[in-house]
Amino acid sequence: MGLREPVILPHLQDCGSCTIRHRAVCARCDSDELARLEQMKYYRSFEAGQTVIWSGDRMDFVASVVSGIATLSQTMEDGRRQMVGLLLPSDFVGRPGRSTAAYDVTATTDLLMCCFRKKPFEELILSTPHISQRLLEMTLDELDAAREWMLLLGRKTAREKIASLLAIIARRDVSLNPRKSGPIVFDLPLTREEMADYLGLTLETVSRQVSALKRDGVISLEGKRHVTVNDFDRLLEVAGDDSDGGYPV
Amino acid sequence: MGLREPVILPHLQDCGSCTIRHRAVCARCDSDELARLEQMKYYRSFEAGQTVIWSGDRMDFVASVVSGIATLSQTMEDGRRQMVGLLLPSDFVGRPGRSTAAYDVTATTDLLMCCFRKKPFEELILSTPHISQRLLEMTLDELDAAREWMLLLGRKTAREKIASLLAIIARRDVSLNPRKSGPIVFDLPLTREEMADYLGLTLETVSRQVSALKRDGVISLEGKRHVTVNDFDRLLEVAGDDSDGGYPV
DNA sequence: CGACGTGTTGATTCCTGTCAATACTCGTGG
DNA sequence: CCACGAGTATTGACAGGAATCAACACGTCG
Repeated sequence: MGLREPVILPHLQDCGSCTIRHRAVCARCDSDELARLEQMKYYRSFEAGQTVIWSGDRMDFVASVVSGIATLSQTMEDGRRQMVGLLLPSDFVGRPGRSTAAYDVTATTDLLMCCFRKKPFEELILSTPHISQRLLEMTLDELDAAREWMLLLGRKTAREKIASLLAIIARRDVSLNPRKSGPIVFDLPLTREEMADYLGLTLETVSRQVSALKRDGVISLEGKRHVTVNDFDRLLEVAGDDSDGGYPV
Repeated sequence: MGLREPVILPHLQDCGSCTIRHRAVCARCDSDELARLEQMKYYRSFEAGQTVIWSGDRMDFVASVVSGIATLSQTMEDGRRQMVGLLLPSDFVGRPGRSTAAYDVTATTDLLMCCFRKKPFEELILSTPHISQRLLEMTLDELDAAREWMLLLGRKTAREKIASLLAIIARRDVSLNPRKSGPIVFDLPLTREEMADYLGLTLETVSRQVSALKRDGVISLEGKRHVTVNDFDRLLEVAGDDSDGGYPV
């Protein structure tokens, strides 16, 4: 695990051709606003496993995830860790008006982030409602997700937790690669330990419950990470969720 | 528990003399903006125990809590319930751009809310950065609180959960009635069951752990609700929090 | 090959949930 | 005035689910 320095890249691409252009914090910006964002942006890339920033560290940028997956987590003094957010492409990191990181941010996969220097970004959003409105919308979505996760952490059994996580990943996968139908297949982006940190479990319990879901035919496994969901409704049922596939927008 | 209709009140007071004027969503508004808010506002009051709105119901207003305490909670089909937010005076309820309630909202104490008709409010925030900026700030605070709660729900023991809740209530109490020093004294605004719903526990476990904290001298009790915290640092230690009273702003 | 990271499985412990009995407080009504 | 019931809270006995401790399997990389 050679902890190389993160790579800082100059202008990789212009905003117009950016893959997250229509979903990120800049989604509503017009070309003039984009031009101003271009002036304060730079790219950083991290390898899987690298720490982007530690909780409490000075943080003089905010950023969007361009590609890859990162996690937000909190750690108690004795080492207990709880993941409090999963950052997917287009998700936003950092808080305007705050100078230090509130959470540990870790690259789970190789990660590319589009960073904005904080000071100019803060000034820009004061004069650019398109950005603050989009940021508000994204923050409200995150708050909803956090609250749904609170229900999972506080009230669901280990089996339900695992099923819920698989359902969330499966859903995201379907929305990215619209499926012709048939079983949903994907690779788990998280290790058993990361799943445990996310779900408020131990890695042993995660492993056991994944095996149990496989044994019960809810999922199939090839290798440790490649998952096939044969019956999505069955999975939702096991997750304890409303089975009416609909979820709030 | 006579479930009377909530009382809808005409203009109770003008914004200028409102007790939450400087902390609520309207905190940054100038007199012109306040005047526009006045036109779309009305007050509603609820008795302790009343439901403000059920998850899924149509919700054609957003609101600020003026006085009293309300809770946000989610319920699974089999009845398991998790509280996902506590609404104190100046806190905001509802989401611009969403037509139905995402959570059950319940008045824990007698409650007074300052409601804004949603449609005009949505239009107003598009043209009033002062409001959307303040709303963003408040939403980010809520997100931080939700994430702190995720750590509690996922990783803390029952004893730590109780101590954490008491610490939060004690802190709020101190900030409202700055203490001359000496022990912190307050009344619990929640029943044991509500505490359990908040903490992801059963009411029996809550009762047992409260008794244990009392037995161990961390707190004293008079009656069921009146709590004395003799040593706040000790309480924080039991809560598993950093003992350096500082918490992020 | 051997070390290391990752994952699985088993044995056991123990914390919390579940079920149940009992107090206490507060209205209501005979 | 007291009986009664409802709501709230405490406590005990017991069961069960997840954590803990431990051994082992698998794949990769030097």
